[in-house]
Amino acid sequence: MSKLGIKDIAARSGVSPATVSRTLRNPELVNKDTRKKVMKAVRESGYTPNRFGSSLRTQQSGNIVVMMPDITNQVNAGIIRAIEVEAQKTGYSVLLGDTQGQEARERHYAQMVSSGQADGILLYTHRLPFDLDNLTANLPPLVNGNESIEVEGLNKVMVDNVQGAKDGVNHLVALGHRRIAAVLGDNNAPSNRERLQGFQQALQQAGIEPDEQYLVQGDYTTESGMKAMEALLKLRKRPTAVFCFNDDMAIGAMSVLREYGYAIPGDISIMGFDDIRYASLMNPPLTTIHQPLEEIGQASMRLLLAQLSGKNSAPQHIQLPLQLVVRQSTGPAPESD
Amino acid sequence: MSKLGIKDIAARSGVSPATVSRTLRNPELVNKDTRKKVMKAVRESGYTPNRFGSSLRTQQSGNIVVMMPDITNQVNAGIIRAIEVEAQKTGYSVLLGDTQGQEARERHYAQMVSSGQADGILLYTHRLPFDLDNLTANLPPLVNGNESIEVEGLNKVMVDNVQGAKDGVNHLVALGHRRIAAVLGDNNAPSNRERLQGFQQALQQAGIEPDEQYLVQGDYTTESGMKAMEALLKLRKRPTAVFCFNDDMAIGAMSVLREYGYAIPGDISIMGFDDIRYASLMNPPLTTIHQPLEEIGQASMRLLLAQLSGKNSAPQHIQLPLQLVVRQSTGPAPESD
DNA sequence: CTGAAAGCGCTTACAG
DNA sequence: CTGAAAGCGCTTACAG
Repeated sequence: MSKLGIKDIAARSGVSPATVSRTLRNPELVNKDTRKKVMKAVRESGYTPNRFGSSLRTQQSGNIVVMMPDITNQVNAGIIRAIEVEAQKTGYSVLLGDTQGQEARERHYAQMVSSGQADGILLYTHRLPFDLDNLTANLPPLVNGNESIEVEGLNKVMVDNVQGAKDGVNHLVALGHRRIAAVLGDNNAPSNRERLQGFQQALQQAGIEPDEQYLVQGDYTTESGMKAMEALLKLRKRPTAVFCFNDDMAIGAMSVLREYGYAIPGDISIMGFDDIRYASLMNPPLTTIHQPLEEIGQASMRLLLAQLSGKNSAPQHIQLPLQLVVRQSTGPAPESD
Repeated sequence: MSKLGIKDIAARSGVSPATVSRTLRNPELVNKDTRKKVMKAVRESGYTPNRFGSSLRTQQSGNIVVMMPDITNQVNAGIIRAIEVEAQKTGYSVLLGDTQGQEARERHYAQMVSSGQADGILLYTHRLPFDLDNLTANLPPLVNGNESIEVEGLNKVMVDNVQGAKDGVNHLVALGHRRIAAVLGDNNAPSNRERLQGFQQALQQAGIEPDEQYLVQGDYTTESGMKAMEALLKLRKRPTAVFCFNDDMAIGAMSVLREYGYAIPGDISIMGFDDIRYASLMNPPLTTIHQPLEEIGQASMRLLLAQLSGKNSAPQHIQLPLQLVVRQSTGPAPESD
């Protein structure tokens, strides 16, 4: 049998193609008996409307594209899974845009909207994938998530990184730590700057003098966490606590401490950020800041859906709370020195 | 400006739409000068061909759909990332089909091919998402990866689970272990059955009597690994080594051992399967069987591409090797008993 | 409530 | 090498 078309269903049920189309898309416009006849033919034949035809006509693809720097990252994976659930509920499909931090890839995926392959973009990278020219005027339907881009008029779903970092520091301070180091994430990431800001504010509020040597640059990878920890161990006055700006770096740092025979938290407390799935399974379980991945994905998708359905309200900015999760990788500051 | 179409470019460059189309798709059919004129107009105007038009005409979407039970799983995430890289090279885009093990979702994503939304399927679930009727006759372009489905004529990309499990057991036997337990994965997963098969074969070859109490059912989740480990600890004759059929369960098992104060590998050796990104960062680093995720993704996509380009050869079955990675979670069997 | 007709934006077989 | 024309499969404004 050749591919079934709307005309075949029309013939089978003795109505016009127009009526078949209406039955499928706007059943309330069709007489109940007619509807039944058509639905019967559809069911019996196993007809599925061809997407190309309807897309060409309606100029809607029913797809959205999710742009993320790395899908194998647990945070991103958790978010995209929530997006997919929400998308499916409303009949949308999700195109995967793993950008690997490459601008060419970002542009490639952004193109999908102009070519009609996607109706909107969920953007979790830290820059817009368009030429900046007269862009702000006619942005495609887009929601910026996690990494806040400094452009007017963007819909955003963010997380309170400043407060999250403060909560982390306050926890360490309450445990008696004064020599608190930070392992920073990717320098280009707004999330990193926000976490640093919260970190510094909390230290100041605790009356702790900022100390440059306790700020080590990382890039959110486990490897960078390992390197940073090694650098910190070489310091004459070692920190008693290390706040890594994500869990991957914290896990890297912990593996270095284990290798050198330091006790966690006996000698050094370690704190992460994200609460990835493996954080609670570390040895010791990692104290960290929990990210509401499901809520981020869900809120992003809903905001995009609102735009796609033409609600042209002012850009929204949703900010979700983070939560400190205390486990065993942090403890009282050692009394020694 | 309204949306740019092929007619606009035709007008701008003084040729027919047909020639614009040829220039973009089959430039070798077009005179060099004409080509230049057209490309200039395309460049200056920023024209991107509308996908709906070409798709309707060619009956190709340029998308493929990847069906996986859980995208947040490190193994799946690694595979889909490799798929995406390979797809992009050839101009294909990847639709995400996170099935969550639900048959309704599997069918939904399978539908994409009949509706034209996708040209082919990469299937990493353990069953076909179609009615079995007269199906085998006209299967859509499809590659079955990782979880081998028992249906004639499927293209497959698999991993040698039997040999992988054997290598694992042999390593433990070489360390002097005789009481070797297994924590099994999802009962429905062919991968689990294959690993069990290799496990049992290797025990037999080592002359070790099979012991039912050392076979504990899990389901590939960390939680199931924890439960299984607790059950094993209650045994009168505890095993000296536990082979978990994936890393997640091994990580769960390790966290239970830590909680109860057992030394790894001093008291009990733990072995995983997969070599996820965090395996080497565990405390102690996990001995496991490495999966070539990139190769799996790449081979799958290439096989699908071959089908899509009409090479109608006999179904191929690619089997990739696994590799034992010895780290510190396994050691000599304790001499005590 | 239903049908006939136009048209969405391309591509390609055909003719020249 | 190029153009005119048909047509891919739908949807919807219009008319009845």
